[in-house]
Amino acid sequence: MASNNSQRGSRRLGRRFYRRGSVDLAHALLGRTLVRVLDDGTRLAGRIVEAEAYVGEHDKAAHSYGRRRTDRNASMYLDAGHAYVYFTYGMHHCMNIVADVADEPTACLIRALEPTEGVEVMTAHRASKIAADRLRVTDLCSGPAKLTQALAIDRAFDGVDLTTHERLFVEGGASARAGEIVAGPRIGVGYAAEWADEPLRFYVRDNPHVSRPR
DNA sequence: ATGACGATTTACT
DNA sequence: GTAAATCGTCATA
Repeated sequence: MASNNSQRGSRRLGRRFYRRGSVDLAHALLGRTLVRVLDDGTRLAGRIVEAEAYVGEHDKAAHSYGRRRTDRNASMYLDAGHAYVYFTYGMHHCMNIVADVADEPTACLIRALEPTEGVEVMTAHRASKIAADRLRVTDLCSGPAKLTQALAIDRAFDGVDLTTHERLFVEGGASARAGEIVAGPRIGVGYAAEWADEPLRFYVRDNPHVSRPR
């Protein structure tokens, strides 16, 4: 099935969009479209339906807790609108979008997308790990490491500027209505003591593509 | 040099 | 529900 071009009128989001705190940015990202252009020009894209905010040096769940700065997380200190892509569990990549201003290490983890373009290619990328006949559309991008696999995003994209990069960026379009955004505790940060319960995970209510529905 | 640990996903009981 | 997969990164020495 051919991908449609219904988003063709949308414009890439610029620096001004990203220049805000990570909580605000996480809200604002819901409903926007993450776009990955492959080397052959194929567009893979999905509507962001789930994101988490990591609020910086005081956040025990953040890689930048206590202003920790290493080769791995250096991208968190870049200006707003850059990508922070890291490798974890020996096999998975996760993508963040840096918020705020340079040297303020806050970011939003992109946790789920509703696929909109290039579903067949995403399926092929994902089917290398799962039997193709078991794959449903809701299995393609319903998790932070699933979506990077589906969109072929790895550490080669760590530190790229989403406001200028030709192969990875976010397009505008309608953001999610405030009334349909649900807040809850972040996933997989049980080690973060009191920060584990902060409602910094945001997702679109009843959307079947979020990592943990209902 | 070494050891412990993941901002996860998948398969299996 | 539990556990395995799998290895770069980081803290400690």
